Amino acid sequence: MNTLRIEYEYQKNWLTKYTKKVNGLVLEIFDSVCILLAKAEQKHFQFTKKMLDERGLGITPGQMIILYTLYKQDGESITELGKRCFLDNSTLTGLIDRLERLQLLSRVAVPGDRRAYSIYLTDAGRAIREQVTEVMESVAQTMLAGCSDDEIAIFEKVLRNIFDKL
Amino acid sequence: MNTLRIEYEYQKNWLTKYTKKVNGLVLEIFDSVCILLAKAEQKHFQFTKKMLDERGLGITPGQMIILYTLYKQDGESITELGKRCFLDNSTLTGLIDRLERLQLLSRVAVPGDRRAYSIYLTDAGRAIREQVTEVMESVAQTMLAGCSDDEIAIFEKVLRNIFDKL
DNA sequence: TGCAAATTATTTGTATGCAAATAATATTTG
DNA sequence: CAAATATTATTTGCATACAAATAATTTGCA
Repeated sequence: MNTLRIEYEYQKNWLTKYTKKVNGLVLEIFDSVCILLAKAEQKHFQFTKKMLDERGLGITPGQMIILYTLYKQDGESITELGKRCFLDNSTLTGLIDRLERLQLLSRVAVPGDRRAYSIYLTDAGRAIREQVTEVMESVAQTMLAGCSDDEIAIFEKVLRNIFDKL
Repeated sequence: MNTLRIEYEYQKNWLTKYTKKVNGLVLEIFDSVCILLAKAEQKHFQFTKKMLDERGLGITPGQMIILYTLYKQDGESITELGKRCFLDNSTLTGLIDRLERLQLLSRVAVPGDRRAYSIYLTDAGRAIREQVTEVMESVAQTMLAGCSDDEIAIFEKVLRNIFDKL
């Protein structure tokens, strides 16, 4: 008896609705929506890193988000920037260090407050805007290929709900 | 003219369907579904960490996933475990170190292959199974509160699609 | 059999992320 | 005005993650 039997069992509880079973045993961890969310984002992060690399942009996914936030509005303090991209100051220090080293942004002293800096995009930072957004567009298209507009709308709604509820 | 005007504009492109505008400017970065996914997971991770902490389980979200994977099946090699929880060996080394230090699992030498270890849950590791799954259930319920069964089913389907496509 | 290639796990280096502690500067309050 | 408090950014420590390099061992092939 060395058969491989694969079933999908309907779940009534908090587990994802259809659970994969191999020879009667659930081995796959995606029966938890928590793990499914974490692993989808893990793949998404790695894929974005690869795309940025292939495009030769020389930036990482985290740096991309900072740039995207600055494209909406730059010249704010590190704390204000952190509020818009939902990152702690201690995380931003390193990210801004690396982006400054790449000469994509610069810390500018704030007149009247010697503790603070304003973060401004440089010309080089502004110059890669189209390429950065193109990568994000491309990643979104790839990962959502095969999903209908309605499904995508619901997906976004649930993500937004998760962000707001937690 | 110092009014605060907030609108939501319908988008036809790759951006999320409804985009928040403040005085005509899009400042919010959630008009990108990529960022929305990343930030929802970021919140999810932090919330899970907090829950595990409050429950006094003494483990982290990453360790929780390893335990969940082992509850499905233990006694496998590190490489095999990594395939089921989608983690690199180099990531697992540290996670397993910490879980072994907590005496929740143990590395057992494999007879016939002196390179490999089998990873087994300890009694203590098995003892917290209910509490670990309860935390995951609780996180899922909190983050999906207010979503219908249909919406959740679609959400899971899209996450699965993302994982498979990337 | 003996050497090349593959496998297994670890180490090192880099990039997120947060918490807590720190240092410098501003603000508030008595 | 001076001391207490708050704010701003950084540093340090810890926890994920992967890539690339390493070490030990096993497998495959000639």
